[in-house]
Amino acid sequence: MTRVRFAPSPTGDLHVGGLRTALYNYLYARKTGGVFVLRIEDTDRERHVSGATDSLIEMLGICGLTPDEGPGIGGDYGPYIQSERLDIYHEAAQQLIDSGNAYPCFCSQERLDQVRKEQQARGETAGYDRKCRALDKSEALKRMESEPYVIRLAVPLEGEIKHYDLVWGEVDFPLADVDDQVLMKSDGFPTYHLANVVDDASMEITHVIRGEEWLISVPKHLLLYRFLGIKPPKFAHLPLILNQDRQKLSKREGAGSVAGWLERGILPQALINYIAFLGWNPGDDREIFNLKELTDAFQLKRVNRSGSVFDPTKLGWIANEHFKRAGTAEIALLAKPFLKDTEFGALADDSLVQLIGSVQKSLHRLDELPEKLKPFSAHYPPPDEDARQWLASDGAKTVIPAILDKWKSLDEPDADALLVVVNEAGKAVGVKGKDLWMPLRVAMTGMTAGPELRVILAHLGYKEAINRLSKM
RNA sequence: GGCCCCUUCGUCUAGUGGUUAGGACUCAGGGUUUUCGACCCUGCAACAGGGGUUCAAGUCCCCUAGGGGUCACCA
Repeated sequence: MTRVRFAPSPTGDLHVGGLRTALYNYLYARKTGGVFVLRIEDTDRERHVSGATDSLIEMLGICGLTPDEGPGIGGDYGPYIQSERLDIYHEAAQQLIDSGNAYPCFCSQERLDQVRKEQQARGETAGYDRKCRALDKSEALKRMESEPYVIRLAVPLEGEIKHYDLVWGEVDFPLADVDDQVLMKSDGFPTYHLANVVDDASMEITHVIRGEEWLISVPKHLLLYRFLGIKPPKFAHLPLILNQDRQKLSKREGAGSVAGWLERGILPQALINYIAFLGWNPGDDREIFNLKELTDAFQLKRVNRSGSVFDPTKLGWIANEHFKRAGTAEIALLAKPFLKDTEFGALADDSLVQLIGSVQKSLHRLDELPEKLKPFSAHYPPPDEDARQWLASDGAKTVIPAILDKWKSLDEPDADALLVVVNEAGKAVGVKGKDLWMPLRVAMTGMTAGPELRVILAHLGYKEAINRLSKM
């Protein structure tokens, strides 16, 4: 049984990189018939943002990546929030001290800073100078009762750690380069490294799928597994998602915020689809996938090693493809919040569906709707430059009266009937194509672009159509 | 700077020794259309550079360059 986990820290909103990590974990779990666990890594009390956990869970849910186990969900391996598991980490830390693989360190922050500064001045790799590692053990144990301390990993001074990564292949790390990592902070909370290893072990995680920024800490983690006498899981590190400047995409950047995209009305399945392709591809030419299809196609071995730039334009294209495939009624439902403060907010459902149907195939985001629906406005807008030119043309001056004349002769016609006589009017005055239809479009909407006239006329109604044409 | 990693069109990528280096987005041109989308067609555009190995290299090796990650009592 494969068990994977997504282990974010609740320091803010879910970002795009995190969502992709969650997605690959989810896909791998579903693909292998395994379990997808959510674990909250809230060991940093300073950066903790209240409410972040709930919003993380909500975002995952919206995107369809609902965990099988996790906080508020349940499971046999809980609790799934690290701050509720402190005892377990202390026990592990004690075990490491007992076996001589970890030691207390009493160095002050000031001394650490000083050491680091000197090392950097000398051009050396910055790292702890292991002063407290030389302390007599019984003396150190005694000092722990009265002094503040951290617990550090006693990294072997030589040798190397061999690592086979599911994505990166063979990567080996000389132990001489590995720092005596802090495992327990002076506030009694574990650092990521300890908590992560202990939890992955106790939650029986079989595959750790996480961002490339963790690759460099693999030797520390592997050492921890060894010292704790636990068989390590398999690791797969994912290439970074980059911004346009090719730097690690951060959540502070607009494009990096999952909530930001959702708020702008990108369909969650579209975001998921796009993000799946950042660092992975199915090996054929298909590009539009839903979650189920991604699950079927996903393979860890097709994940890349190089970082990929997040391209909002391509996301837009994928989003549009999803809108074209979605049901109009479904889109109309999702559109309501985006139309709430517009004149379209009060529209009856079937009318709204009709309107949205006319712009659906050009939609990228729901927040484009107020603009795209403008041609349907009950208020005739001031015509723009192009529109005025059409109205002022000689063609318009003959075409519009001719159409008006025909329209007036009709008795409560529907949109199709109105359209039929437009053609007749055109024939009568010898005008067709764009010269015939554009003056009419401008007269109806004040704009030179928009959805098809049939829907616009249907929405306006006979009276208003006549009214607008008369004013030209 | 040390260590680790990466490098095919502007972007996402296919490619596992023999290809006219393929696809997608973007962009440009054309077609279609009752305008704009959408749709269809065409086009522009890449193996970072240099050495090897080989009959043959985008594919293997080395070097250089560029880029990134990491060097916290943050994750």
